[in-house]
Parts: sequence; structure tokens; C-alpha cells
Amino acid sequence: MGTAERKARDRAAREHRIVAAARAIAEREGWDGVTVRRLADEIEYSQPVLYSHFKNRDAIVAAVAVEGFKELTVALREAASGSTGRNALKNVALAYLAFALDRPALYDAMFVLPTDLRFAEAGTRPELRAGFEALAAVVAPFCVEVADVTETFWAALHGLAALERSGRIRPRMRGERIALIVRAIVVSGNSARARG
Amino acid sequence: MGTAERKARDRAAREHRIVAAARAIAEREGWDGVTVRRLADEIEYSQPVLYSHFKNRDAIVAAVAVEGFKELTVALREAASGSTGRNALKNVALAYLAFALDRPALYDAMFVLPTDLRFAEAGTRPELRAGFEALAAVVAPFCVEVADVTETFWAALHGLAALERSGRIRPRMRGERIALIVRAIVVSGNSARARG
DNA sequence: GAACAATATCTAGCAATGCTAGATATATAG
DNA sequence: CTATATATCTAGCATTGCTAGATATTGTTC
Repeated sequence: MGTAERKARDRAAREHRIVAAARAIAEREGWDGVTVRRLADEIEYSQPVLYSHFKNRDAIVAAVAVEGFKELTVALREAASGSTGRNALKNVALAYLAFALDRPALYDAMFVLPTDLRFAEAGTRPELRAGFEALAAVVAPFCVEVADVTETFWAALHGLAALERSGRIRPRMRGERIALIVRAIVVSGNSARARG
Repeated sequence: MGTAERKARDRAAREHRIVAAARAIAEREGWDGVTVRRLADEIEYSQPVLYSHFKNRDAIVAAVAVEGFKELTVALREAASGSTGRNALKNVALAYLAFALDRPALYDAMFVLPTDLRFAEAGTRPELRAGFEALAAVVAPFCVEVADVTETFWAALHGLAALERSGRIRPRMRGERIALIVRAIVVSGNSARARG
């Protein structure tokens, strides 16, 4: 009897439509435009149906965030492929910033809005860890304490994205700032090697 | 006739009480707890009075943010004084992170919540520029392109604060990450000097 | 000091939000 | 076909930011 499977499939499809609608509205009008009523309209079901899929509105945002982490990981891996060493670092940094600035709503879901997604802990979802590892891969050739450097690299990129997006640093100097970060990793790595 | 002055003084005092109440509630319970009704209760006036002081709720958040920038500037200057060069850099970085992590609600008002405060533009309020200059002061000895390096330094610190606060990097490695950033500025500065 | 004008403040309410209880329709099973 | 379980909806609550219109309070003028 395949009806149970069909039902499960339909449910999954509907859930996906909710997430897609949330993301679409957020990218078009910002997260304030994403109301439960509006999502209900979009999928042509009543509000309570949404609560049978997600615990609350924040959980919908979190679902979009998970999508975002998957895509960020893809973007970073792609940027890293085809180049090595210093160039890979630079390309990944550029790709990270492009991702954050081109999809502000998605990036907000991942990093700004309140979610319960946890990192740097046991039990972190693999989607969230993969992005970190894509960064670690291009950092690794330049240092021994890969985790420390990767965290710092990531923080620098996130900071650049956040401050540029809120208009607090000069957009036209983005290239220079990235060059500084890349150089910092390369140079500090070399001196680390030189020291031991 | 000093009644006009007295009125102006009273009004200013009331405005200050609003901002103080907003900040206190935010630091105790988060910004979600800061409702206009609650603030009205706190100052013992009705809601519309608040709107004679501030255009909307966001403007109250912005007022708290401005306070925050003043205090951050003080904290950074204090951290810089009494040490020079590399130590000043490190102390400022530590102070920045301590500020962000000890006063999360205040820091949110400054950097996360929506406000219309603009930076890196003509017409930026002096309170906002001063913090940047406190960072620039400790960076300057190590580079020629002070603005670029300061923006990058700031971004790195902000990123560290944001990611640490949301549990995405390991708190116990804070010192190592700061050391990396300090070293990056010192080293890249030296090489910049060597080159030019 | 009384009558008027201007300012300050309040009461009451709107529209929107997240979320939920209870009623109702729909599908499944006996 | 009937009874049960599942899926969905209608209707509403409590809370939010914000505002119009009524009402005090203060100031001015004769």
C-alpha cells in the first residue's frame, strides 16, 4: 500500500514549498515581509498547517538557513577548485563576500536572525560543518593550527560582510581588505613554518 | 523667564530616562522585552509621549546605540593608553571583544538591530567616527594605508564577536585568534615598510 | 482674575502579528 | 455503510507598533 509513501512525499513537498516561499519573500522584501499568514496564502493552506511542519516561525527561518549553508559550501568549494595556495585563498574570500552581499536575506537567516542552530559543538548538523571545512581546506597549506586560523579567517570574512552591508566600511575598498587578509594568512603561515 | 529652559531640561531628562529604561530592559531581558508600552510604564507616562521624543521604536534603539559607541570609544582609548605598539593592539582587541561579549544587548543595538545610523559617509555622527579613530590610532604605527587596515581590523574584531556570541567558534580559543590578528597587522605592516 | 489660546498629555482604538483551541471535513478501516 | 482516525479550517486570543481625537494643563491677554 503506497498511500503512506505518497502522503509522506506530499508532505515533504509542501514543506519544501513553505521554505521556498519564505526564502523568496525574504529575498524580495526582507524578513519582515515573511509572515505566517502570507506563507499560508502562498502555499494555499491555512495557517495552522504551517505549525504542523515547523514549531514556530523561527524554525522556518532556520530551514532557510540550512539551505543557505549548503549553497555557501558549494560556492566556496567551487571558488577553491581550479586554483591553489594563495589564489585559492583569495578566490574563496571573494566568493564568500559575494555570497553574503548578493543574498542578504539568506545570509541574515544564516547569521543574524535568531535560530537554535548550534556550531562548534558535538551534534552540529553536517550542513553547518561543511562550510567551515571548505574554508579550512584553503587555509590548511599555510598553517599548523588550522582550526584557529580558519575560525579567524571566517570571522574576518563575516565581519567584512556585516560591516560592508550596513554601510560602515567603504565598499570600493573591498579588494584591498581581502588582499590584507590573504596576505596575513600567507605571511603568518610562513613565519609559523619558519619558527618550527 | 526661565520656565522655557526648565521645560527643555525636563524634556531632556525624560528623554534620557526613556533611553536608560530601554537599555536596562534590553540588557536584562533582550530587545524583545523592550516594548513601547513597557517603556511608557517605566517612565510613568502614556505611550504617545514616547512618540513626541522619538519617531519610532527603532529611533530609541538608535539612541541606545549612540550611547554604546561613546562607551566603546572610551573603553578602546583606555585599553590603548599605557601601552604602545604591539601591546596596544592586543589590549585594544581584547577590550573590543570584552565590550561586545559583556554587553550583548548594547552591542546588538550598535551593530545588529536596524537603525538608520550611517558610517563611512559624509555626515556621520562624531560619536560613531570616534570609535573608528580609536582603532586607527593603534593600527597606524604598523601601516601606511591606515584606513584600509583599520577597516579590516575592525571587521575581524566584529566577526570574532559575532561568531563567538552565536556559539560558532570556540570561546576558549579567543586568545589565539586575537594573537593571530595582532601578528597579522604587525607582520604585514613590517613587510609594507620593507617594500615601500 | 477671567476668557481665550497653545501646549502637553491621555484614552481608546486600529491593523498586524505569532500562535492555538475547537469545530469540521476527509480519508481509512472494519 | 459506519466508526474511527487524520487532516484541515474557522475563529479568536493576546501582544505589538503606532495614531486620531478628546481632555487636561499651562501660558497669554485684557
